[in-house]
Amino acid sequence: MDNKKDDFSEWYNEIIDLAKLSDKRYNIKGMNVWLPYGLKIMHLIDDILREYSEEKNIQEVSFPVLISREQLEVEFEHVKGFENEIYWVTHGGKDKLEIDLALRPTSESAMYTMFPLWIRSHSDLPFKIFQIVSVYRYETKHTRSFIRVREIHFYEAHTAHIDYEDAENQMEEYLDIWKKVADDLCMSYSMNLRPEWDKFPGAKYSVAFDTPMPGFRCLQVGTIHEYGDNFARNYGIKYEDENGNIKYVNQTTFGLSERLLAAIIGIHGDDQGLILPYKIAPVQVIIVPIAGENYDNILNYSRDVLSELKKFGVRARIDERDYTPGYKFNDWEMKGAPLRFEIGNRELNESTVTVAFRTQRKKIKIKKEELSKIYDYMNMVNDDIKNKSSNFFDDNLVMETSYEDLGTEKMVKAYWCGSKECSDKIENRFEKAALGMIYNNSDTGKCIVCGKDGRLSVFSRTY
RNA sequence: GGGGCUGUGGGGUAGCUUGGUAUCCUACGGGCUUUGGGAGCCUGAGACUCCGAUUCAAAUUCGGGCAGCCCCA
Repeated sequence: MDNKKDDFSEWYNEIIDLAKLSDKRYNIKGMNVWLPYGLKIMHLIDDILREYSEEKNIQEVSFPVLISREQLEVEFEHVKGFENEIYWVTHGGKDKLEIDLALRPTSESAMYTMFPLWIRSHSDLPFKIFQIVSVYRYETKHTRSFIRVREIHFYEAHTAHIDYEDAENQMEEYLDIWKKVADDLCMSYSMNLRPEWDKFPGAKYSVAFDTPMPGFRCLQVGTIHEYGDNFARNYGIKYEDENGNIKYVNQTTFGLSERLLAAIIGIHGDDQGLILPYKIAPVQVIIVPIAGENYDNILNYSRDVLSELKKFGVRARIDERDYTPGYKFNDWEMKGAPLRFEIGNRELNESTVTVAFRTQRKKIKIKKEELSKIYDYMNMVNDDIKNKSSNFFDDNLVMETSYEDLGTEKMVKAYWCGSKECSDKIENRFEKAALGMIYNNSDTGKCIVCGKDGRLSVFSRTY
């Protein structure tokens, strides 16, 4: 396998292939096949999103993939943000359709034609739903597995509220959810208030979760948007308040995608392959039996250990394939299994198992009774992953105070006045885009370009 | 948005300049032997991106499509 640090792009493509996450040989640009192992990881991520969404009373729905042209092209800035990347369905069989149908690039216009039917009075609010579906964008740029695709595995939450203040509360609730998701995935990130020219089309403001990747580019892994009543006014989403007045709702959205998987691959992986936080590891403990004279006994003992683990709800499996132990060790390290149990004659005779940690070189031997501590071991691996990714984040997102130092290949934090002029200068000179001012950070300083009052901001190349 | 490079068994490649016989590694099927960090031997199957042009003859030359990769905006 390629060395990760030397050529991240090569390494990234290769690990996706070797770990059997996705097959990119499908013959349509930007549309790849999800393979069982990769899909399982993604579904485990989805499960986390479902759990935390439903905890906050955001309920799962599923909308049609098609949106009529008139629905989509409600005249305001939202549609202009997408007009160049819509796939259009123009025929049914051999007949030309009277009204063209779009494959959703996102679901605002699909959902918000239904919202007025569902939302009538203040007692219907807040209204909170999400869906996990495919959305479609005709990307003309270079596509990359999980990072830029034309069929996107998309989580989108949509909410409606009685007023702007309640919508703002929802934005805070999204941050609670995101914080827990990022913790489960052992990710570090920066929350950035996107500049006016880079916010979601139709939004009042957008906050993005950006994370530095190897290769000195930031990856936007998620976004939350405050719509105010912008969409409500265009889609006629109104309710009757307690005093009998008709008012527009205020709305928010929260979007995530398989870019979460891309980030996990990129940030946590090493030269041996993937490293998965245990909550999203399809196999949390791989048991490798070491064949010897009493192989049947070794297998039986392995099965005892397996059923013990299953009692604790652990996703474990015995690798009984006809390969040598060394091959299996390397194979499961490549697939990112957090823990490996080695069981041979020695362990059989002592009623122990040898535990190898994906994040450490050492192995330890534990007694079978100690299997009850399995989550401690998995959390040890998670802690290692968190430490490593946190260090990576700090090392690669660095504070700069002088203009020339923006030339570093790393991603930088610097004070910025917020003007397009200053960000254009930085982008033209150093190829770094303004990702925005750091959200919920009130530090002030002089703009690194013009010297006017500024706020702490992030600049980086992007994917 | 602009420019460059590349498409050969499942994956990675040699062959292309100078047109004629497609190389090796790996993975895969079968068999034997093995198994505490990517085992060995025997054997089998498997490929020139697509369309068009030139030619007696195209993996090789030319044009286009599709796909992939890289750089710049």
